[in-house]
Amino acid sequence: MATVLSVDRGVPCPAWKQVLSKRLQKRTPRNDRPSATLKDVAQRAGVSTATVSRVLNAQGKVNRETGTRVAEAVAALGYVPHAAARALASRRSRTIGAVTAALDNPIFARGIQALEHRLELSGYGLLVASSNYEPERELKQVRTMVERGIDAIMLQGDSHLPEVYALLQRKGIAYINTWVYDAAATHPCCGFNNELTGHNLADYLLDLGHREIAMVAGVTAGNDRARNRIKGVAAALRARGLDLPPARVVERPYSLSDGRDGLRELFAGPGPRPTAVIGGNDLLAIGVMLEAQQSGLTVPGDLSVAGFDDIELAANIAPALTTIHVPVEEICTLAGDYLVARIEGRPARDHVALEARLVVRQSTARAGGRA
Amino acid sequence: MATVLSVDRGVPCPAWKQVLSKRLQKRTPRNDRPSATLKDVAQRAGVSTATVSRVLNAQGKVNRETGTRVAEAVAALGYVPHAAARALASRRSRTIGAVTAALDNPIFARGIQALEHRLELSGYGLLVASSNYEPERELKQVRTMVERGIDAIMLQGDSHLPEVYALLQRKGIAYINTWVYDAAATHPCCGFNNELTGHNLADYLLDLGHREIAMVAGVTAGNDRARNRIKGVAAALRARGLDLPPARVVERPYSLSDGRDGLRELFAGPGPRPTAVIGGNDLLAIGVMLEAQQSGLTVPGDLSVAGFDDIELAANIAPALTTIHVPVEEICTLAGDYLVARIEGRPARDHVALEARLVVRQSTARAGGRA
DNA sequence: TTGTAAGCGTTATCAA
DNA sequence: TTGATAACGCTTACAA
Repeated sequence: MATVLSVDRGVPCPAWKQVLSKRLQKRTPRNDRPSATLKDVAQRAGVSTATVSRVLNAQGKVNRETGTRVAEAVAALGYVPHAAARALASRRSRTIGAVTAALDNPIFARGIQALEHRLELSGYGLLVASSNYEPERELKQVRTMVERGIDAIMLQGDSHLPEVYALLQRKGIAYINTWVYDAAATHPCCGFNNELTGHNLADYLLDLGHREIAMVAGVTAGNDRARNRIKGVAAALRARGLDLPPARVVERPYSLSDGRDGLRELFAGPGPRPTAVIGGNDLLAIGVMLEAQQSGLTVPGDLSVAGFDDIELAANIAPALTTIHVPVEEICTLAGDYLVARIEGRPARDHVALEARLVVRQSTARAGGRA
Repeated sequence: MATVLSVDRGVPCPAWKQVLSKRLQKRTPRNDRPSATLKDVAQRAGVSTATVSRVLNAQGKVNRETGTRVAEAVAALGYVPHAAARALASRRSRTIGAVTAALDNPIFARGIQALEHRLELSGYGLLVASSNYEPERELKQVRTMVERGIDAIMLQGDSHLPEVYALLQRKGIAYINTWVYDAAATHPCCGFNNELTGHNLADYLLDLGHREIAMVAGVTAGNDRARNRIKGVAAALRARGLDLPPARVVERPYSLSDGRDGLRELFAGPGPRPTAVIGGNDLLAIGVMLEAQQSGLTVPGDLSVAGFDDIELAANIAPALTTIHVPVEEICTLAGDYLVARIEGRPARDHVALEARLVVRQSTARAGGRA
């Protein structure tokens, strides 16, 4: 085993420990050498543990010279604070949770990464879990995180099981819903209005003259964002006297092959073929585009395609995808700001609106025209 | 503030707490109602805390009836164990760390997700951080995680700062290097042989008659996988009497636009244009492909392109990308198995080899032929 | 500015 | 099968 190590202690074993042979014997099996504790540091620096703690937590109120001595002892012993002990005593774990629907969607991964960077700055760790859009699973994960003592948590969307909100509130744990914005929401949120965004995208296609518009949407069960995007698109059509019949909306999980599959199903449906298809996110939209192209259609000549998110691929694929640019990094960084502020007792705005604007590229064109 | 809550306790305040007014006053500011503790549960069930602990940890050795009474008390109080206290007493946090180079590369995100699922099964939480391929940053993150009391950690690659290994070993924390396999490695690992894989991919192109082979590789600084893939490609060329001159290897971070950019630089280089380009991963390869296509070349007619990883896009884009299929989910799940086994004192193989095989698709063709 | 000591909520040893 | 009770390593009044 590569982790077997020598038991060189570097410092003499404190006398008070030498008599406690029993205690030493029951030490954790794989951890031969007990790590230095605050007490060891205090002893070596010739001060009390309280003083060491003060130095370590930069509470001021310490003599510069004392501080130096403590710092030296810390370095000499290779002292590493014990987070669990610290959490127990301070009732604060310096850990924040994030439950995301999926990690393998690059847009979410970028968000988590942004959050992690934000938290790193303030010295917080990030505990993650992915719920796969299953509310029950999300609840279980939130529960586990609460048990783990997270100080705050970032959630996606706002349709969580009531138990999630109840638990968080009962425990006094700060939380924030991301990817959604609703000025009237009862819960803190940071994001944009998905319905409005869907509306805008549909309006743009309508303005291009499209009348046969269809969607390969995300699976709406347990996913308010997917639901609201559809709602917005439907509203835009309705405002122009058009309809978005069920056969024009197929739901699929979020992946390229689901997008391809979705287009096939749309094309197999009744009535005239759609001239424009909106993907519930960029992955679906690009899947739609690839399927169309590979079955001999041109985009946007024969079919206009648009998505949501603006992942890197959207701008790079040919034709470049018209989509809604979602500022994930901002959303998650601001969510981090909010949570840290709440934990540290500072005031924070609990409804933050960001803009998700339309980015017109080459995958959409006037209806009827071939490009 | 949405988190203000009622202070209904559900159970009468135990007598021993009523005198401790001071203590109650200094409770955490945002957490009005102190959560039920083991002691509360014990009191309510009319047993000792030790017994409750035994029931909760399913250690057997408890009367069925006692167990039921405890379970009832737990439910009635909505008791949630306090992880920090548990960790302090048991010297085990039930949390595992993972530091990944980047989360926004879907292949890594899939790995983290697989690891998380594996750990969820065994009741472990996952703490993540992304190092952006910076060794110093990785060290800092490992340190932070160690302070947070992780029981084990998953790393990527095997070229870590010596301090990383030293710290982990000193603390007796189990770790494993993933994405790499070397039977002779001094550290536990789970993955495949990156050099061999590069060699195989180059061999395949050579067999197709390509002689002008170039690479848009990952940035090799702090990235042993990138280095070894290049090494393998160079070795394969050398074995056929060919050379891989510096001008034929450009290094780029891992993204689509870096791939595009890399191809431009290769084409600007001296000597004959390459007829085949290997991307350091699929993102780079697809970037190369998109750039080639958008500048009027056909793939694979004018240029063969191949990558590493086999992300979902590789199979779906046109032409579908020839690549090395990397079994990330398996790698990370097995890494999880290993870490959990080590933590729980069970034996585990600490060098696990997986196969990363070539998947031939449509982006590669014989040299000289137009498809 | 520093020290003393009482917790924090568990686990685990030992005795009953 | 259970109960007392001593850790676990740190923070934080309060006192000096």
